[in-house]
Amino acid sequence: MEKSYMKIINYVKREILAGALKPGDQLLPERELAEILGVSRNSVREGLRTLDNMGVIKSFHGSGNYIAGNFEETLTEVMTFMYMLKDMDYDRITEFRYALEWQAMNLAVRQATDQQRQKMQEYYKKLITADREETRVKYDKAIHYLLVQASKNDYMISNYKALNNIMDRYIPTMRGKIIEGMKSDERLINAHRRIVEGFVEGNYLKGRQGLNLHFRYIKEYKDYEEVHKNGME
Amino acid sequence: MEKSYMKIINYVKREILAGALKPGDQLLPERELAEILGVSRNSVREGLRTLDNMGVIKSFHGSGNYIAGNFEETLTEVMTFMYMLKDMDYDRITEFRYALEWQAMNLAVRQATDQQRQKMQEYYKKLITADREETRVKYDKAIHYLLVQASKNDYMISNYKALNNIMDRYIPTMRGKIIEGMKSDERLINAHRRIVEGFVEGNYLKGRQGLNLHFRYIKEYKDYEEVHKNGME
DNA sequence: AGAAATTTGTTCGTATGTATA
DNA sequence: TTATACATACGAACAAATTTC
Repeated sequence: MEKSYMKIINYVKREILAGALKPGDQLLPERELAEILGVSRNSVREGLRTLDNMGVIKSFHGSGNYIAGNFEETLTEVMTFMYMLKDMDYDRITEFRYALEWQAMNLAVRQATDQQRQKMQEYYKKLITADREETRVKYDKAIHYLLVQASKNDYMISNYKALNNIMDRYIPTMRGKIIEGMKSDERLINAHRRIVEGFVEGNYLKGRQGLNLHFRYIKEYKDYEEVHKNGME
Repeated sequence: MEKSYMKIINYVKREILAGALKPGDQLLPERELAEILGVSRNSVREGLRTLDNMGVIKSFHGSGNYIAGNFEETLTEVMTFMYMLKDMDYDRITEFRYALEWQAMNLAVRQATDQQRQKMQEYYKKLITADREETRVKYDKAIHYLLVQASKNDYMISNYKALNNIMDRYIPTMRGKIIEGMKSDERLINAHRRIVEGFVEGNYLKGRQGLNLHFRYIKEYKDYEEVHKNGME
């Protein structure tokens, strides 16, 4: 027997697939849903709460429930629990990020708008002229994020955001440390230059080479740091 | 003001981070949680239902709520709604899959066990000797999935599974069509051969080349099909 | 094997805060 | 401002499944 609170979830799924519900649409009131589906309001609410936390709907006190579609937070939540429960770590996140950025580069060189290419160059200038760690981290993030955004693939974009969110929440100093440790390192600047130039010029080979160098350097640096730290203990 | 059902979610998150809750552990009874957190049992249940649907816990009628950690279903659910609500399509899924397989190849060549390499060769033999569409689809899937599994990155594995699930549920004939349309095409066989050999030999360049060919061919084939279909209308 | 206790599943009734016309 | 519609939240009760003794 289908659990009661699943009825509301399947109902919404059916309505969306049938085209009867689109983003922005308001759902029927909880009481009506309860009547239609033959379950209690509490069961309806349990189902709606799940949909809310999945990002499918947004509930507004006193107003109603509306079809939303912001899944980034949901992915962040899910992956956060994966991070906490499944021995995920910085290396796994970085591997995943590299996969997404690599493919984003392939797609971006063909799809990026002039505005995006221009912005990419701005970010790069600000990165290399920055005189504070915060600023460097900010524009480093901006460059990588813009790259992924230009892929125009919402699956990939949402997942990338989720990975970034986890890093910011649980290992916030890692990025800064690495960037600081390499600020005088010409190699990382060089890697970023290739990423940006590849993106701007539509040269995916150059861009991918930049990414390759970038992720290799931060891995080398992190491994060195870990050995160094272990050696101190 | 924090919504009531969020209290239980944050409570579980805290307990997990503190190490007090691990996979398999049983949560306190709903009534006790309600008392501890100062909310009603209904609110506790709304929060638990969300955690359940996120894959964090599993509820068993008459027994209790237990920390679980199966996030693949959740990711499938979330991405299914993305598929339905955000104009996602086969091409986006394929782009994402390629990203994951590409990185999986990089990691697998170093990490794959002998058993996995052996299995990979078995699957390949069965793929090229298969005489039914079903069988070909089955071993095609097995090869690609084994590759991703060998990455040992649960983020990537769970996401890959989710993408596969969506394809199976909503565009189940697509894979079969492509494979059938190319069964006599030596190029696809050749691509798979390189993927398998690269994986088995630990040669990531060869493996990546195989993936490149593979994804290029299925895109070419699909684009041709679409033009063909449009021409018929 | 069976009965009692425990726990989740589900429902109803009620009160309250919020948004909208 | 008032009235109405709606979500939020609580408490009590019983059903159903499981565990325990």
